[in-house]
Amino acid sequence: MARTPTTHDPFNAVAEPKRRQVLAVMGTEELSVNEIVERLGWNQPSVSKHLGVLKQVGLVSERRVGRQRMYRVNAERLRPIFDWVTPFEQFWNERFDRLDIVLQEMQKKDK
Amino acid sequence: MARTPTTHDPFNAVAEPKRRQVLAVMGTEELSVNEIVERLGWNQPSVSKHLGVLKQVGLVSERRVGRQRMYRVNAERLRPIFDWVTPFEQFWNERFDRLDIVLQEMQKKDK
DNA sequence: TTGACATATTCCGATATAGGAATATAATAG
DNA sequence: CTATTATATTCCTATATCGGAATATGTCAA
Repeated sequence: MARTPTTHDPFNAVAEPKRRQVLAVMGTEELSVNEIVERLGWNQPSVSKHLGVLKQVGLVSERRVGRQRMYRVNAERLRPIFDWVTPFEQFWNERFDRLDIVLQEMQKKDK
Repeated sequence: MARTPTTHDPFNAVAEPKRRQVLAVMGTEELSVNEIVERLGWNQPSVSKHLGVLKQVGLVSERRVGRQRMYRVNAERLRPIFDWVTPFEQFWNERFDRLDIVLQEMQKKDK
């Protein structure tokens, strides 16, 4: 068996750094392929291929307008990643919680 | 060129569902390989290999105790994922913000 | 030292990339 | 209908997988 395909889910699609770049450069706007190509400075087939993967996992939506294809980020598909990673936040915030307690104790002693 | 290696960064390491399972089953505890094997019900080499990838990207730390190797989740390495995905949260919360406004308007009209 | 236990590593095969280059498809203008 | 513009697809190759099976390494106990 091989690696989980990039088109299998958002986790795999977004593992590729260039695909994260594509989403970043798109922001909240609806853009044509050429606009994305210009912003990234990559060649057109490369952009189209990455958009194809993102579309397959639902991370972008596509709308045809004349000979253009307008793409837009569908951020909700990132929610599984957000939901999965968020609980871990407490682990690196824990020390700050403890630091808060320490600081509170120090204040009490100062009084 | 090929796909970004799984050991390249946390994004790629965690794209594999089984690796997320490993982290989930480890929780906050320090566990030996066999304890993880028992919790997951997988064969030992498979677990060791996944732990190897997680260790290479720093997502788990390893400590040798006799013939055992104790592993612990290093959640801070997930922070790049958290930091990357968090800004997108506003996109799926936006509608709720608007919904709040709509609901506020409805309440005003009710008065 | 020998066996038993804990864990890692190697070898295998099927599969899926990502990028570059070339080309195909589709739609519009003239 | 032809040229042009916008975008997608195909073909290619080098490279990593993942899982299973077998085996190697390392450590303790008697």
